[in-house]
This record gives sequence, C-alpha cells and structure tokens, in this order.
Amino acid sequence: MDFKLEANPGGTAARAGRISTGHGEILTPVFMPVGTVGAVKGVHARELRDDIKAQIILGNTYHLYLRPGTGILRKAGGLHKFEGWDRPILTDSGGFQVFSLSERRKLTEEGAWFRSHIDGSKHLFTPERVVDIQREIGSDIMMALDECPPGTSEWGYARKSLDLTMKWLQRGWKHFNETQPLYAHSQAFFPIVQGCTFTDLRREAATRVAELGAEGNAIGGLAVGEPAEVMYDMIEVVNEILPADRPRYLMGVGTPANILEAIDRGVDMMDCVMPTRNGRNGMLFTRNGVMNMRNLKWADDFSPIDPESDCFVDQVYSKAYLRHLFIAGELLAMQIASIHNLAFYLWLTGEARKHILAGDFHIWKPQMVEQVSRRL
RNA sequence: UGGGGUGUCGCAUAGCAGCUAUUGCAGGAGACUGUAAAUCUCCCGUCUUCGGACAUCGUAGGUUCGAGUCCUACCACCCCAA
Repeated sequence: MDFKLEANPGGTAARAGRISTGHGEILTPVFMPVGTVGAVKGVHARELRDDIKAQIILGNTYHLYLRPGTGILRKAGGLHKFEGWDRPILTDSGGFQVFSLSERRKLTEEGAWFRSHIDGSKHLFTPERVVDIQREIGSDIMMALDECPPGTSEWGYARKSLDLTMKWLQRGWKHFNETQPLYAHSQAFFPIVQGCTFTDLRREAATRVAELGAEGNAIGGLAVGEPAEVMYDMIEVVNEILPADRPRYLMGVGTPANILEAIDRGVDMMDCVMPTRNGRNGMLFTRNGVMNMRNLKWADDFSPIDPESDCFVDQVYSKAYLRHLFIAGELLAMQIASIHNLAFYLWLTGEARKHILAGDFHIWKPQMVEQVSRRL
C-alpha cells in the first residue's frame, strides 16, 4: 500500500490524497460503505460501482469468521472473489463487537471471549488470531484488535482499557510482520488510537501508534456516546501526532456534518452504518438536509428524491413514491434509500476533495455543514 | 313470518359483576454513528397549567354497594327454517 499526499492547503488541516492498493486506487478523503457480513445491505456490486461510485468497502472479521467461516472464504479464494467486488476491502477486527456485544463477551489479557450471537458457541479472539482470520479473508487493509470503550467511560477505566489495547497492538503488529498474505495481493495493517475522551491518553496512544510506522493509522472509540465537540477535539489532538504522510482513518463516523468536520481536521478515510441502517429505517441524507420519508408531508410531493443529484434513483423516483414504498413495507424502499444515501456520502467526500484541491475548502465546509444539518 | 345468535376506540380481538377495558393491525411522530437493527421507542376517545380531569363497550330503561358483563324493550347485522 502506498499513500501520496496531493494537497494540504493552508487555513485547514484538510488534505487530499491517493492510496494505492493491490485492488486499485482510492482518492481521499473517502467514505467507505459498510458491508459487515460480506454484503452492503440491500445494495449489489454494480450499484456500488456505477451508482454509488464506492472506492472501497468494509467487511467484519467477527461476522465473517462466524459465518460463512474461514474455511469457505479460503475455498472461495478470499472475500473479493466470494462477494464479487474487485476493488479494495477493509476489514474491521471485531474490536467494535467488544463494545456492541459487551454483554456477550469477556475480556482477558489473552484476548476477547465471545459467545456467538448466532448459536451461543464460545470463541476466543486474540490479536494474533484476528490477523490470521484477516489473512484468510484477504482484505487490503486489516485492523488491529482493540477495546472500544464507551464514550462516557471514566479516566481510570480508559487508562486500563488503553493499556490492554496497546498490549494487543504490539502482539498483533508482531504477528502481522511475521505472516504473509495468502492471496496474490499485499495487505496493510492499521493500528488504532484509543483513549476515550482524555487528551493525555489520546496523545500517549497516538505517539505509540505513530512509532510503529504502519502504512496507515486509525482513530477509534469516537461517536460512542460523547458529545460531538469532544469528538472533534480528540480528532485534533490525535492528528497533531499521527504522521502526515500516512492515511488517517476515523472509524465509525458519522453524520454528514461529522464527516466534514473530521475532514477539516485532517481525516482521510471514514465509514459508518448510518447511510444504510438509517436509510432502511426511512431516513434520507441530502445536500439540503435530512428527510424522514415516512412522514405524511411527503405523501403528495412528486418531485424527485434529490433533484440536484445525477444518481439514477434520485432522478427516477419521487419523494411521494418512496414514501409509499416505505409505508407499504416494500423491499425496494430500503434499496432506493441505501443507494441514495451512499451515493450522497460518496458525493460529499468527493466534493470535499475537489474543494481541498481548489483551495476553498475552508469556505465551502461551514456552508455545507449548515445545509446538511437541516431537518426537512 | 317464525327460531337462534352477535353488537367493545378506523378494522380485528380480549374481558362475561369489583374499581386503570386487553392485544394485534392500520395510522402519527421520534431514535439509530468501526451493523445481533427491513430494528427499537412513544402517541393513537376528549380536554389539559402534562400532575391529571372527564367520557366511553348499539340505544333507552332497570337490578345491584358496584354493570361492558345480569334483566327488559327497542334498533342494527348475521345464521337456520319457511
């Protein structure tokens, strides 16, 4: 993997860059659609490529390990072939499941024990095992195993948690360097900065992560219950330390406004389930604000979903029709909403890139933040 | 024209003397941030100073300390005979 910084204009920490991987280039800043179980829910590969213009998508180690299992993925020749996606893939390590499945797991120094949410069986995720599984998945970018503590955690817990994450990081990094890819493309390993909402812990974590010299670095443990302003502060603190010549990945963020604020603070890559999950639940993100498509007010609004978008679904379908599909419980409603939202997120990060390259990002951003935050 | 049955918030249901009338659907709104999520929460008779207040089980009477629940009449619908 290689990263070229193309623009880093004054007046903002925002930057534009270019990541090359064994599955092609990624222009940054970039939003990465989430495809946890080997599928971006409700969206197929041609829509991802042609309508959404996705450059890279996610998969999840925990979910793919449980089902279909690494045996099947190896037989398939890796996740790219299995799911029919020939562009880059990034896999999360299962670290987020340490957070989201907290009632079903137990942490030890050795690793994280999970009781499967599918059949209740017990599994141990160690920093080494998680690298091995991601080798079998064949993702272009793999993530370190970490503990993602809630945003409301106290300093004492955050301290202990960070120590564990750092120990796991050393082991995962060592194992990554001692193992080889199983398929014919290279893989990168991204360490993750934790430290909750505490500046001292974040600085320490960022310093130690930077020392590894990985091909890219991630910021985790944000947008998990803390106020947005605190999240922005933490991004700033961390990005002052993380190397400028490597991509920075902000994990799991966020709303369109969150994404613009993160880019403004020097973040290059982001992912989030919001465009797909909220889309399935009737919420549309647009450049003019947010719409709840189930609301009565759209029942007779026959204007296009997004008149300014050149995305197929935005031009062809009306708001009234989409509302009808949601009220009728039709699958198509969720597909249209997911495609629209992802296309919008990719448009937004693409537009940010254009304005960074043009040198007027600092003017464009505040106005766009205001626009996308409206409730329609 | 006889005989039998049934009427509960838009629809469907539970309740068959004990105080606050159940549940589902439909309808309205909100939530969702490295996906256990096509999920979850709230509202859904009227008024409210959000503490409550007042109504209400086809209609009208009656029995009873107390009636959606029992009795009588009427109305409506359904079924079976002609």
